[in-house]
Parts: sequence; C-alpha cells; structure tokens
Amino acid sequence: MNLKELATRLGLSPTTVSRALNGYPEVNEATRERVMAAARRYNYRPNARAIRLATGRAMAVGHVIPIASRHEIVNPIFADFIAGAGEIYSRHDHDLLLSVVPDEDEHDAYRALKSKGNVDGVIVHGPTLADPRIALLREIGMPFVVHGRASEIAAPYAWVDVNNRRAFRRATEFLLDLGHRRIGLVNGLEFMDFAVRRRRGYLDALAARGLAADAALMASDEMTEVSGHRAARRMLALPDPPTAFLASSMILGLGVRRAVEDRGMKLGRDISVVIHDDDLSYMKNGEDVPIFTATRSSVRQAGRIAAELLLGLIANAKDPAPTRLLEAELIIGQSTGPLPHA
Amino acid sequence: MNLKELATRLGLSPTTVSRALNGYPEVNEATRERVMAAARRYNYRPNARAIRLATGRAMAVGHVIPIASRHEIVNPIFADFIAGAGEIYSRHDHDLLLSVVPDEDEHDAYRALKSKGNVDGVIVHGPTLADPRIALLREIGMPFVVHGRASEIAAPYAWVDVNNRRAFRRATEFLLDLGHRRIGLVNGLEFMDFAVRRRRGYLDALAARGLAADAALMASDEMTEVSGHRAARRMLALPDPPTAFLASSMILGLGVRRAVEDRGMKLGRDISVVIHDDDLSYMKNGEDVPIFTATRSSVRQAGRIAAELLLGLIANAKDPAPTRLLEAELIIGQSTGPLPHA
DNA sequence: AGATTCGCCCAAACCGTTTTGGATGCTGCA
DNA sequence: TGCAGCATCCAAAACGGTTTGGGCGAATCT
Repeated sequence: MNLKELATRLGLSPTTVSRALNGYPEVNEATRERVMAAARRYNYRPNARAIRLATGRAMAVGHVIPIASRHEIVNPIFADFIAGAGEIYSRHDHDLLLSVVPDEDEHDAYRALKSKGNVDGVIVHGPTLADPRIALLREIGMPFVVHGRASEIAAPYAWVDVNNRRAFRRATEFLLDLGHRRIGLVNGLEFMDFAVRRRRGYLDALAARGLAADAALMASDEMTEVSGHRAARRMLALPDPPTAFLASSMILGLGVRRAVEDRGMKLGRDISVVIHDDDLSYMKNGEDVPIFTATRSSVRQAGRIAAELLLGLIANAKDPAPTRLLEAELIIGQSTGPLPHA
Repeated sequence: MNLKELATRLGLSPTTVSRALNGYPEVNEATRERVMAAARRYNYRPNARAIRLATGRAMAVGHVIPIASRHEIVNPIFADFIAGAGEIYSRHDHDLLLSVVPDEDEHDAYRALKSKGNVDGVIVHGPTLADPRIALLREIGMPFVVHGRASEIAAPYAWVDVNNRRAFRRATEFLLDLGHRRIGLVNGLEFMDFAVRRRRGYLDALAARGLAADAALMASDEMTEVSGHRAARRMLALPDPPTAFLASSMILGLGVRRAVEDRGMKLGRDISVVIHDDDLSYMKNGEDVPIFTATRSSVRQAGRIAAELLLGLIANAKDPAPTRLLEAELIIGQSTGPLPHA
C-alpha cells in the first residue's frame, strides 16, 4: 500500500493525500478525516526511503563509535547514553544510526556519512583534548554535538558536559575534610578530555590546601575493573600508601575495592574511596544508601540533552552552537570515613 | 556532486556511469577506469537515500532495544554485542539502526520498521520463553535472527545462542567436585529464556548426584550488582548458608563478592563463586589469572555471528533458518576452592 | 455586477539512483 | 556481401514520496 494506491482508492490526487496526512492547512477538514481513516484502515505508512529522497533529509542521526584497534574496549557508558538519546530521537521520528569503525577509519566514516547523506547530524563521543573530529565536522558542514569538551579547541561548538573539574575538586575537598592527606587518583586515559579536567580538579583542591601532588599517587589507564585494581594495588604497596582514593568510574572503583580487600582492609573504615558515578542503569550505586560516596551525574540524562540540542541544531543550522554544563551532585555513601589514626 | 553531474562532466550517460561504478560487464574497461578516476577525483559517493529507493533495499539492519518501563535497565552486554555485529555490518556496507522503545510499544516498532521499510532485517534481543516477537516477525515477513532462544517455540527460526544449560551444569559439577553441597544460584529474571536454561543446567547437575534443590538457594532478579549483593546476603544469612555460588553474570558476581566480604569472608577460601563471563571488553575477568572461575563465551563474537547469519538470510530469504550453538569454556580462577572443613 | 480573494484540489516536476529495453557500430563468419 | 553476434552505450521509466505552480468555483468586497 503506497500513496498512489491510497489516493486512487480515495478518488483523490496523491498531492491532496500527502497534504492531508502531513497536516497542511489547504485541505478540507472532512477530507482530511477521510484520508486519515483510510490510512489507518489500510495500515498505510509512508515509505521512509521515499520521504528521505524527496525531502533531502535523512531523518536520522549518527553515532560513530570508534573501536581502538589496540585495546578493543567499548565504552560502558555507551549503552545508557544511547538509551537516553534514542528516547528523544524516537519521539521526533528520527532514526539512530550506529557506526562501529576502527578508529583509524573514523574520519572516513564521517565523510562517508556526509556524502552518502544518511544522517543529518552526529554525536561525537569521547573527545580528546584537541579532538580533530571537531574541525573535520565543521569543515564538511555536518551538524554535531560533542558529549564532553575539547579543552584545547577555542572555536565555539555544541557540547554537553559534566563539570568534571568542579566535581573532582569537591570530592577531593571532601576527603581532605575527613583528614586524608594521601589521596590516590585512579583516572581514565589522560588524552581524554574529561580525565584531564578531573585531574585538574583534584590538583586544584590539593593546591588550595597547600598540599603537593605526588606523581606516584596518580594513575591513568583504561577504565576497567582490572586496571583499577592494578593501580590501587600498586599505590597500596608504596612505603607511604594512600588512605583514600578517587576513582573516575564505578567500574574502576570496584577494582580499587578489590585491591583494598585483597590486603584485608575494609572500605570506609581503613580506606576511603570516592568514585564518579555515571548512574548507569545496570550499575546502580546501591539502593537506599549508596555503596560508594560519589560525584553523580546521569549519563542517560546527558544523552537526552545531547539529542535535543542536536535535533535543534539540525532544524536550524544557523543557530549559535548550544552548550550545556551539568553539575554533578556529591552523594555520601558507605565507602568513606574519617582518617583512621595510626 | 551527483551521478548526473558526473555523467555530463564525463560526456557519458548516467546509465553508463552507474554501471561502470557498480562493476557491470557491459562497459568498456577503459571508460570504467575513466569513470572510477573521475569519481575519486570529485569525491563522488552515491547518495544512499536514492540507492535505497531505487533498489528497494534498506541496506540496514535494525536492533530494537526495549526499555522496560518499570525497571529501566539497559542490558550491559548490549554494547559489546553491537560492537561485534557492527563490525560485520560495516564490512558489508550496511547500516545499523538502533531503536530504543518502551517495551509496550515494541510490536508497533517492528511493524513500523517493516512498513516504513528502513531495515532489511532485525536482531531480536533477550528472548523470553515463548517470545511473541518471533511469531510477529514471521507474520510480517521480516528476516530476523534471535540472540538466544525461546524454549517454548517449536517452529524453526534463526538463532545464535550459548549452550547455557551445559555451561551451568558443568559449573555446578565443578563446585560439587570441590565438595560443595549447598550452592546458591544467583540468576537473572526467569521469564528470560537463558535464565531458565541456566537453572535447568544447575538442577541437572544436582539431580545427577541425587541432591535435592533448595528453593531458598535460588534467586532470580535483575542482573545488577545490587541485586547480586542482595541475593547473596540473604542466602548467607540462612541457618544453613551456601558455601558456593553460581552467578549468571560478572556484575552479579561482583555483588556476591561484596556480600561475602561484608561478612568478613574471603572469596576462594571461605566461599566459592563461579560466574558466567560474557567477556565484555570493559569488564574483563582479570588479566593473566582470572578473578572469577567462570563459564566464558564472548558476546561480541555472538554479535558477529548473528550479524553474519542475518545478512545471509537477507540475501536469500528462502534459506532454511540457520542456527548456531556456542559452547562456553570453563576457566578456573581465584574465586573457587575446596569446601573448607568446618 | 464585476473584481478579488479564499478554500480546496490537482498535474507535473523533482529528489538521485537503478534498471529496462533498445540503439549503434563493428567484427566475424558463411 | 549480408547478417548474426557482440561490445558499448544511452533514453526513459521506474522507486514513492514532496513540492511547485496553478485551476476552479464559491464567497466576499467594491
């Protein structure tokens, strides 16, 4: 069942039927009803391929997820971010196109997306400090919103980000207030922008109290349970080990906890840990009382916001690039306590 | 730059250019070279929207991910499965369309996908025992591959699944061989097919040794850290607590571990735990020596296989439904040990 | 009453490809 | 020489919608 057939069945022209269905004003309300009814009756749904060709719009947005060829890690926050974004897309009748590409092919992927015309815009995930994708997308004229920021890029662009620096500054201050002086930072890879901001927040807090940073207490690696464990174990074996940790994710935090418990110590009593909690649906930080003290910011909500900004940008590309800075809340859980006196 | 313009620039008809680019034999090899060169030079890429309309194929496959409205949990294995599948799709020039829908709208979502024609086939995730989507998809004539199976559906359909029953039987036998007699099962929701099969495997092993199952030692809930913790805590508080656990996922296992350590016990010494390990990239089960003893099967690999089967099915829809049963390997880690004598 | 506007509808062009059904000229063979 | 066969190319018709640019009668204005 297509437009033409529906039109002949109704004794109308395709033009009128199209207009009736799309809510144009120049069609009699009675015939509109008639058309609507017939469409429902014959279960007519306009062919998406034809619409896309006719309108020149893809009615779709792309998410390119690069797979690093060395360490093939899929970002675990991805699922929740996409769930949030997808919610918005389907509400606006847009499709979500996922492109999984080896990271060396990423630029080609964006160019192809543009010239083949199968998306109207893209979300950029996991920006680095001077992420080259931003310049590329501007160059090829593809609307985009970055999830995160790229500190070293001055020109304006659209983004949604958590205030990572402030969050980690507050978290560090919280630990300092509890009396901790040796605080280990278990961070993500520091060519990622968010990781750099978090370290900066941590250093800010130390500096504000006149404390020197110790390179041995700062780890930067992939955000897996295993690497969290490795980093914490190393630090705990130091002659002057940390009494508290700051971990960049729940998963890293789980690794830290394992390292702590391997040494027969107890979280929240012997060792304090604060994590950043992305509020992942499958990785909830406890039920009523949080497992970990955490800086929390829902990545799903970030996905929703990013999607909304992008759709807005697609609708009128001339708008100035929108930005949105989300504040993380500090929630107190069972994993922190005052510095135990030795 | 489009076909027509490229054609006039070359002094050829669109027909010939199209054929040259698509490798049809009825075009002179010299002119083909010329066309190819020009296409590269002008960076011409055929418009995907037009191709789709002209060929009637969507060149895309859909993944519908239902969001349960009550518990809004995104399946954490999703990211890795999709990464695997996406790898195959991009190799075959297909797009991956993600549809995030509230689960009560899922049927509509499939129908819409079909009648709007924006995919050629779909992957069905997380089948239940008598999953209604299978009948629906067959009815509307949409090629599909199920990730998992639906035990109560007799008619043939395409699927990729792990041998969950055998995996859990082996895991249980492994614990029994270590001397454990009270083994707690921390399972997923048992309207999910995989969860039922796993319980069956567990029960098989018990029955084979003439052991009675104890309902108090079987939990079934969402697969989150928190619910793993809750289930294990409850069981450990029993008058006759388990000495070993079988957990349906790494994340559940982490919850179990927390419950064990909450009671001051040590994994692998006081309490044994075997998990099912989906080999998620961000949740590796240790590096050289596995953290958990586990039945392992890569969900990413399953994604690759499912994608390949689906593309095959799309290419010739008349083929009999392909199926693939993957065996999990049992890997021995640090989380299991002989029954400590009381 | 005649001119103008308005409400409603339609024919045809268009989007950018693929595909159908020839057309043309050259080669080879009887 | 005549004709079939082949290699190579092309015009035009799809694909299924949207959009442009009217057309036509009835209502409104002057």
